[in-house]
Amino acid sequence: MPDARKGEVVTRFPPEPNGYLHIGHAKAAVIDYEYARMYDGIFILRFDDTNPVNEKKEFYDAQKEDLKWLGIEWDKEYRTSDNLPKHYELAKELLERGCAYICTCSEEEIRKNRRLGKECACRNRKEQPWDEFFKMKEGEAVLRLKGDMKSQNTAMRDPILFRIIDHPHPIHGTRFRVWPTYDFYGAIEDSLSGITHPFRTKEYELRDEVYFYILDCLDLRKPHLMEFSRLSIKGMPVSKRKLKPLVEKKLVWGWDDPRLPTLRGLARRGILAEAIKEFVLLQGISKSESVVVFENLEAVNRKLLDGMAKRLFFVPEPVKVIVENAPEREAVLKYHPSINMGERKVETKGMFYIPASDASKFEKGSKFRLKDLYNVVVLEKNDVIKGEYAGDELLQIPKIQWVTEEHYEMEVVIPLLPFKNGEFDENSLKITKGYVEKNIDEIKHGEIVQFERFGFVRIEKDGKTRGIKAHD
RNA sequence: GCUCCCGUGGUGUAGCCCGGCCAAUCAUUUCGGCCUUUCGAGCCGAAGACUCGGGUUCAAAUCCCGACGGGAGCACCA
Repeated sequence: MPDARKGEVVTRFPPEPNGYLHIGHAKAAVIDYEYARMYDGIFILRFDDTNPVNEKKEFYDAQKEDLKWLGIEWDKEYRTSDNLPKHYELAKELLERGCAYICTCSEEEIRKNRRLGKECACRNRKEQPWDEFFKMKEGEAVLRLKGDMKSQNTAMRDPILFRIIDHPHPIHGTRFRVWPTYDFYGAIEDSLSGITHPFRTKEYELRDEVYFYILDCLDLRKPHLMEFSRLSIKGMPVSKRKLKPLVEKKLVWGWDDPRLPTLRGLARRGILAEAIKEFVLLQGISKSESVVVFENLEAVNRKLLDGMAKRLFFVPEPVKVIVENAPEREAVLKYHPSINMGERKVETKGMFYIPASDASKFEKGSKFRLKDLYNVVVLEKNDVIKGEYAGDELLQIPKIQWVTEEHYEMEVVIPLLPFKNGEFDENSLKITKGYVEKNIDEIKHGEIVQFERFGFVRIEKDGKTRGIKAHD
C-alpha cells in the first residue's frame, strides 16, 4: 500500500445503518480491517447515518453483530451523525471562504443547469447567510459546493453538500434537520478522524475530485483514497433493490434465507466466517470488475469444513433393503475419518435403507458394501431390494451409506442460486426428504456436519430437526 | 449521448507504476493417477490466458495511440 508505514495506518469501515450486511460489505470490511492489522494500524467502525429517512435503529446493532460474527474487531466506533455540529462549523467556513453557496433553485433546475453547465443566480449572490439556511423548509434550499459548472466531470458541477430533511433520526430524533451528503461528510470525516487509507468501491471514482477539492477548500489533510471493484456473485445479487422485494413478498424466508448473500443468510447456510474472509481476500483490491461464481466460496468453505465437520449417514429418497443371512452386528462408525472426534454405534439386523440414486444402479447380482459394515449381493430388485450377506472382505465395490429401521425422517433444504437470467427463481430452494441415523441427536443446533456423499449440511433444531445444505 | 474506470486460461488473481530474469504466478475448475471403507479431504500430473490493430524499442502482458468489449457516473442515495 502506498505511503503506508507500520503503526501509522488508519482505516475505516463506514456502513450506513439501513440494512443487514452482505458479502459486498464483508469485502470492504475485511479489506479495511486486514490492512489496518497488516500495518499494526487502527481500524475504525463509522456509521454513516446522515439520511434519517433511511436509517433504522436496529441496524446499528445488527451490523455490529454481523461484523463480530465475521471476526472483525474495531478499535474505535462512532456515528457520523454525532459530528454534525462540527460539520456545520466547516460548512459555515466554506461559505465564508466563498467556496459554497446556498441554492434555492428547484431540483429540476439544478439538474438542468448541470446538464447545460450553467451557473445559477444563487451562486453569485453576495450574502450567503448560513443561519438563514436553517430557517428554510425542506426542498427550499440546499448548500452547494462552488465547483466548476463546466467541468467534464459532472460530479464537480456544484455538488450538493447539505440538504434539509424533516424526518426524525433514530438516534437524534428531531435535533437536526440539516444533513450533509456523502460528498461532504465522507471527505470531512476521513480527514478529521485521521484515516490514512480510506477504501471505497469504484463507483465513487468520479467523486474523488470533489473529495479532494472540499478538503483543499478547508485546508484539511488529504488521505490516500483507494478504490476497488464491487464484489458480485453470479446469480446472487446483493443490492437491496433486488433483495428487498423478495423478503417483503415472502418469496424467501427472510433476510437470513440461505439463498441470500447476506452474512446472516450465508451463516445460516453453513458458510463459515473464516471462509468469507479468505474468499474476499482472494479477490484482492483490483479495480477490474469481475463476476465471481459461488463455487469459489464453496471451495474455500469446503476445505475448512472438512477438518471440523462430523460425518453422518443420511439417506435421501430411501429404498428398503432386506438382507438375508445378515449377521446381527453393532457397527462402530467414526465421526471423522482422520481426526478423532469419537464414534457412534449402530445396532444392525437385516433391514436397511439406502439412497434411491444408488439402488437404481444395482441389478440382480450386483454387489455393494454397506459402509463400515459388510458386503451385500443383490438377489432380487423391485420396490424393495432383496439381498444376501456376502462377506466382510473389503472389495472394490460401491460403499454406500445406510440407516436401519432405527432412524428419523428428515428434510434437507438445498439452496440454489436465487436469480436466473436476472429473475428470481421460484425453484431456488429444493427440499430432499430422507432418513438420518438417530445419532443426529448428538448434533447441536447450528452445527455443520457432512452427510457422506451428500454434502455439508448445517443442522437446525428449532422444534423439528432440519438440514440446510451448504454445498457438496 | 457525454465523462471516467476496467480488459491476463472456464472463473478469480499475481505481474503492469520502475520494459528484458514472463515459453507468465497462485487458487479454483476440468481430466487422469495415487491414497482413502464417502462421489469429501489430501498428494501427484495434465489441460487452459496476456481482447484486437498499429506504434516506440535491440526487447512490450508491461510504455503510447486507436478500435472493440465490459462496468460505473451524469441524485437534495450512499
